[in-house]
Amino acid sequence: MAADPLSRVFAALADPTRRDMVARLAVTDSTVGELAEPYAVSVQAVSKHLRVLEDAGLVSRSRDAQRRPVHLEAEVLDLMTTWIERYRRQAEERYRRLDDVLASMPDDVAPTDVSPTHPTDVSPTQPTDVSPTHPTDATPPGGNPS
Amino acid sequence: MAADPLSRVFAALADPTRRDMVARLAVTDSTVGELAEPYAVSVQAVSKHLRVLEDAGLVSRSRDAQRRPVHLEAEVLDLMTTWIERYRRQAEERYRRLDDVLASMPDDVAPTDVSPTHPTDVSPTQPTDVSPTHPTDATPPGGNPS
DNA sequence: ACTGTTGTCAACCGTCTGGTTGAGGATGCC
DNA sequence: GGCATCCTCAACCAGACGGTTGACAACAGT
Repeated sequence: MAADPLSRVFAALADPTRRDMVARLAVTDSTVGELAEPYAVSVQAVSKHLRVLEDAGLVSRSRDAQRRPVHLEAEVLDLMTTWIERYRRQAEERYRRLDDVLASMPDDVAPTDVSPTHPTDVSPTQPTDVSPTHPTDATPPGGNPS
Repeated sequence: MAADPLSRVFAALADPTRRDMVARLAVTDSTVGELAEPYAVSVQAVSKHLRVLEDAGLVSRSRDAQRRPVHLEAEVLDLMTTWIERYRRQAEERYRRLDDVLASMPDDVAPTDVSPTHPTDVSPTQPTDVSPTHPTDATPPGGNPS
């Protein structure tokens, strides 16, 4: 199990069954048994998948007698969206600038990669989240998984 | 290696080193050696990571003599964003409706989960992407990885 | 109390993953 | 040509992962 929250969340959604369960939980809370029903795997396997989702903070489990209603903690998805959008925007701005440079110059000169002209405070030129001691990623806002 | 594109992309970003490389590539294209430099792992390990990113469609590698400039295919990130936003919005609408119901009723009646009152065409009540034969997820728009 | 339902834990298994070392090809410089 | 630089491939390894079966606890109905 990866230690940092972002890795946990991405890893949790790397499995199609888990992704499908998240999609269904977006529609309505469900018990473990209900979640397991459409899949050709055992309930134990589904319980295991839910453990992964819970440890990633993506779902929470409550009790209703012997049933375990599962609830999607949708705001945890923001963790990923924030990360993705941050770097996607950055890259696309750069590519747009490269397109502009290409459009404004003769055909026989090829420019090199257009880097930012001044370092920004989001520049990840130093590794930011591969520190082996403690990752600097934000904790999931959904609360403490287990 | 997972077969479907979404699983590949999520899995690719589940590793902090790979995530960091993507973040750095958002700023500027880099060679394998440049990407490897800040990490306490071998160049071979980094090359392997890049293979994963390439197979997920997130990066492309070109040739410049013996160097291998690596380019981020940022639009592939949209694959994940699209998926995430779809279900996050759905869930949050549901929770908002539940909050409204709670606000409009006496304190001694607890409602059950608020499901959509009519099925929508995005309802994932049937498994959509765990079909063992062929996943229905979209192919990465960044082109064919390898 | 007995039986059925629901779900988790433990152990096991085959496969995958993130790292390693060793080898070697492509390219550039002297 | 010899040497340096850059990078990939292959094989190996320990640990992780997605599945299984068996066992069992909590709960509900008769």
